[in-house]
Amino acid sequence: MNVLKDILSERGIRPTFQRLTVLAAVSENRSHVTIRELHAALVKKIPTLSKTTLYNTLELFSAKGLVRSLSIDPGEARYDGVVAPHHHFYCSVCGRIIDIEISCPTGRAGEIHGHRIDEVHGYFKGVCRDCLARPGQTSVPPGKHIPAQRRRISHA
Amino acid sequence: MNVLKDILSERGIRPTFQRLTVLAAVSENRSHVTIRELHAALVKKIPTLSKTTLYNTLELFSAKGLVRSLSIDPGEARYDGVVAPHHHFYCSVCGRIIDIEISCPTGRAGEIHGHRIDEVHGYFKGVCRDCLARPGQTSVPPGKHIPAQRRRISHA
DNA sequence: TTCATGTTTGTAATCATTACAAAATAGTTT
DNA sequence: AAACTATTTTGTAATGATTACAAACATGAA
Repeated sequence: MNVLKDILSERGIRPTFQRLTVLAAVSENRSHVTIRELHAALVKKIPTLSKTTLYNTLELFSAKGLVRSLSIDPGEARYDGVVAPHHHFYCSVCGRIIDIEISCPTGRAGEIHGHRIDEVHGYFKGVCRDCLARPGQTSVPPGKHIPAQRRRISHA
Repeated sequence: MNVLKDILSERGIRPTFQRLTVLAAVSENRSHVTIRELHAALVKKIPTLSKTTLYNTLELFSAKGLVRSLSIDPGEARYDGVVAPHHHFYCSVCGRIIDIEISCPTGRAGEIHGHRIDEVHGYFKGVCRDCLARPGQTSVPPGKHIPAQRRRISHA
């Protein structure tokens, strides 16, 4: 894709193979990936890919406005290739993150009470429609978030 | 304060000295404290206080709706004793967190697109009024957040 | 080619958070 | 009060995301 290459060049980012691969993965994928997931997926294409490169690349992309870094999942950052303003819903049962299209007039002003606004983050947490409908999950207590990293088996 | 004791008892939380102290610190303090800060402040009153107790206590309080856990500062959770709905502004220069009073009609509905909403988090990031006015800080680039934990000297 | 600069990689630290079990505390019953 | 039980607190040891750092690598200019 020369389109991706142009996107990087326009922002003064040298379009290396790694960066193009990361940009392709983040923007084609609609799933708010973590570094961990991204690394697991991309080592297939770039066997030597290091996590440090992913951290560096995504921080660079974030600074240049190509991706958005989400801190909705406590303990692990997630990256969104869609930079157009929208909010997110985090399901505390299945851990899924769902895009919420909302017109939030506040952030668009660019400033509030004299403070310059660079980023607007709107996070909703709760139980998603599917998990509510699933039998046996009817009484999930609020505030019980189970991030992916804590959902594993203990190695005691 | 018997008021604090009643608050805990009403929610079925046994009002121990540790819990009362934590609740007092979080609710009287308007500063969105971290576990680290809280521990540093409270060991003066309870020399044996452990961080595990703070984690347990604040998770319990959060589950019972006595405090709100904020993930606006990447890398470190912050706790807000004010549970009434409001948003937050994070200054990427000084690291300060400022309350933003905003009427956000979306979250109050309790559900959106069939998803049950338990928590609403509105975070703005940028440069606060004071840091904008401070001379020598006029050209802070967007997206350069410096969390407290990374602001220390390296021990290499 | 040589040089300088930017990029990638691997390894080692840092540090918030969690897991876990022992010690301490409080409430209850005898 | 002692004995017992359930809850709470504490200290220590994992876990795991993120950062620091320097060596290896690639790239483009002179």
